[in-house]
Amino acid sequence: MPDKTGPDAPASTFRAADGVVQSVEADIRAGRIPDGATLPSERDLVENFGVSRTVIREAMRILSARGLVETRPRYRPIARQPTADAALGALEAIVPHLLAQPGGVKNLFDTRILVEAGLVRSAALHASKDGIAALQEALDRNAAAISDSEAFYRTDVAFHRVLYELADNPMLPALHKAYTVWLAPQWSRMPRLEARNRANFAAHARIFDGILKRDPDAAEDALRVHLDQAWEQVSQTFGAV
Amino acid sequence: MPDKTGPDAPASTFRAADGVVQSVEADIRAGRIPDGATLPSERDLVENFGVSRTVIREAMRILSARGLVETRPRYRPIARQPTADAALGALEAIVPHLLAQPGGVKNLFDTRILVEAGLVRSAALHASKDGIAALQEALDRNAAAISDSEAFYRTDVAFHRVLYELADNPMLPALHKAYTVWLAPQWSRMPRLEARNRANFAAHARIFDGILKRDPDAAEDALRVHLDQAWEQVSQTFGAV
DNA sequence: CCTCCCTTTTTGGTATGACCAAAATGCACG
DNA sequence: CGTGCATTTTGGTCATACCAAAAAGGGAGG
Repeated sequence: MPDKTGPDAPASTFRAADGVVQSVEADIRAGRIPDGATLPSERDLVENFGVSRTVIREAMRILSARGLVETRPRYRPIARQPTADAALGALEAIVPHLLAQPGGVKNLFDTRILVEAGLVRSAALHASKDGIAALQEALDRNAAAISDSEAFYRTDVAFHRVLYELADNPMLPALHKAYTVWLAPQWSRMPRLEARNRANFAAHARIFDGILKRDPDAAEDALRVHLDQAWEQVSQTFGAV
Repeated sequence: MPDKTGPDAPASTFRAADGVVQSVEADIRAGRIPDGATLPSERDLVENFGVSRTVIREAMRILSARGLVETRPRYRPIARQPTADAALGALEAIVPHLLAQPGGVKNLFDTRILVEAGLVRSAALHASKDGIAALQEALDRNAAAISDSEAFYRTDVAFHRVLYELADNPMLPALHKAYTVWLAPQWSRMPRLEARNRANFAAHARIFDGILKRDPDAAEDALRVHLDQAWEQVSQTFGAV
C-alpha cells in the first residue's frame, strides 16, 4: 500500500512531494491547520500520506520556501498563513546577497525613497483625520525620545511605519517591515547622537507639516531631504556601498 | 571518513546541509560556478563534501529556495547568480496565495500604481535625452502595433518597462518583470480589442507628453488615469477581486 | 500542590543502500 | 553526417537504522 509509483503519475514533472505540498497548503489556507499550530510529526505525515519520510521532508522544505510553514532546525514545523509579511520574509535569505553586491544597499535604499515619496504625497492628498492623528502621535513620541537614542530609533521606525499604514494596503506595512529588517545591518551599526536625533526629528516634523498642509510637494521634498541625509550618514559610516 | 558528526558542530542549530549550502553559495557568488552552469551531480557532491546524498539534496532544496540554483524536477540544478530578478522570482510560489485573498490583486496593483507614479514623476524631472529617446521609441512601437493585439500587449509591457529602466536601478526592472508575471493571469485573460488598444496608446502618449514637458504632475496624472482605467477593465472582467 | 530535576520517549537530522524512470550520452547504422 | 536506438548516468523515491536534541513524563523535594 505505501507503494504508489507508476500508475497514477500524470504529469511528467510531478513529484510525490508536490502532492503533499498541495494537500498541506490547502489545509493551511482553509484553516484546517490553524496559523501558528505545529504540524504533525514527520512520521505521522508519512502514515497519513503513504509516502516515505524523504518525500515528507522534501515537502516541508518546499512549504518552508513558500512561507507556509516556518521551520527551525530541530523543532516542529509551524503553520503560517500566507501573508505579505511571510512573502517578504521569504526574501530574507537572498537579499543579503543583493546588498553585498556593489551599490546593492544604495539600490535598495533608492527603492525605499521612491516608495516613501509616493506615500507621503498620497498622505498629503488623501490622509484621513484619523491617519493624521496617528502620524501626529507617532511624531510626538519621536519628540519625546530625542534624548534616548535607543527609544528614538524605535519611534523613528514607528513614524515611518505609520506612513506605510496610511495607504490602507496590507502589503505596504509588510514592505516597511522588510525594509527595516533588510537595512538594519547598516543602520544599527551607526553611531547614535542626540544631535542627529534632533535633526531627524526636525525632518519628520517637516514631513508631517507638509502632509498637514496638504502640500504633496513640500511633504515629498522634506521626505527626500530626510532620506538623502540618512543615506549620507550611512555611506559616510560604511564608505561607498 | 564520511562521518563527521560531533567534534566540529559549533552552533546548536547547525545542520550538515548548511555547510554545503555555504560552500556552494560562495562558489556561485565568486563565479567559481558560473551563472547558468549545471552543478555537479548529486553523487559527485556526495564525494566532494563527504556527506550523504540526503544532505546534498537538502542543501539543493535550500539553495533553490534562496534562488541560487534553479531546479526543475528531473534535471540537473543550474547555478544562478543572486540577482534582484532571482529574488523576486523566489516569490512566484507564494504571491498567488496573496492574490487569491480578498482584495489581493487590488492591493498588489495599488503598489504598482504607487511605484509607477513615482517613476514617471522621476522621469519627468530627471530623465536623460537617451532615456526620453528610449521612451519615444517604445511609444512608437506601441503605436505601430495598435491593430495587432498580440503585438500591442508586448509593446505595452515594453513601454512600461522603459519607465522602470529609466531610474537606473537594477532592482526596478526586476520589479517590473515580477509585476508582469504576477498579474499576467489576470491580464492575459482580458479581451483584446483594437478600441482598447487605441485608448491605452493614447494614455501612454499622454504620459510621455508629461515627461517630455518636464511636468511631473501631468505625467503622474496621466499614469494614474491609465492604470485606474486598466484596473477598471480587469475588475469588470473578473468581478470584485 | 506546585516546582524543579532527571529519565524516558518522541522526533528531527543524517547515513546507507537499493530501485525506477527519465534524461543524458554514446554508438552504430542508414 | 545526421539519426535512432541502446547504455549509462542521474534525479526521485523507498526502507531502515542510528544519534542527539527536544518534548514529555514522572518522581523527589520544597
